[in-house]
Amino acid sequence: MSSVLADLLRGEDVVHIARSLIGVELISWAGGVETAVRITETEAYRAPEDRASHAFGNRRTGRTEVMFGPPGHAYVYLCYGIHEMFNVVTGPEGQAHAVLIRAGAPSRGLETILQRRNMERPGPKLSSGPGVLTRALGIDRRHNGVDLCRTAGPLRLDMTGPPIAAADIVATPRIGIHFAGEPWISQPWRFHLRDSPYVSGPRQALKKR
DNA sequence: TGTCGGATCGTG
DNA sequence: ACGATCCGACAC
Repeated sequence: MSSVLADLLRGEDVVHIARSLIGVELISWAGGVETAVRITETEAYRAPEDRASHAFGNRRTGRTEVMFGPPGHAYVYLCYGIHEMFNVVTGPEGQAHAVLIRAGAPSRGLETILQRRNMERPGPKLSSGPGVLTRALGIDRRHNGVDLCRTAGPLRLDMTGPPIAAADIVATPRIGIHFAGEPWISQPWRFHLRDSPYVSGPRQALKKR
């Protein structure tokens, strides 16, 4: 069974895939409720040479195992003891490449998303980031390894929506990887939708007017 | 068995 | 700027 999505995740370079996943819908049935976001922010992690990747040097452990498996599956891990982080494993199989999904704009199940984010208060405080995203969609380590191309699965990627213009995607260095050193700190492997309020961290052009 | 530090987040 | 909070990785 072939699809545009599966072909993309299998055949393209992980940095290209990270850019291409902007605008793709991530749909979750975690907890029996449908929630979804349109992805607004991603980061590419390119093992084995990328020091910021958990699979740096092709280190193969229990945690990183799914990254060495077939593309199109979820890599979910716990960060700082608190936050679940959701990644899309990309191909080719055996190359432990992955794309971290950092943020998205709610597209389905908004009420549930707001509840899960504890945003029922009327105040502003529109927080975002990879940990908040997984909490909003009910994603945790139980989803590690699930096939994201299966239409019946608990997590699913859907790229049938309207495409994003290349000019609306901004590339910047990745966030929170100071430990990796150069040149990895400076690689422009983070991508986000220009001007979207659903983006964490610094924008490239901090409005100069 | 023990230590160490992290692909974060929200408050101060 | 900082503390919460816990697991994976590695040293011993």
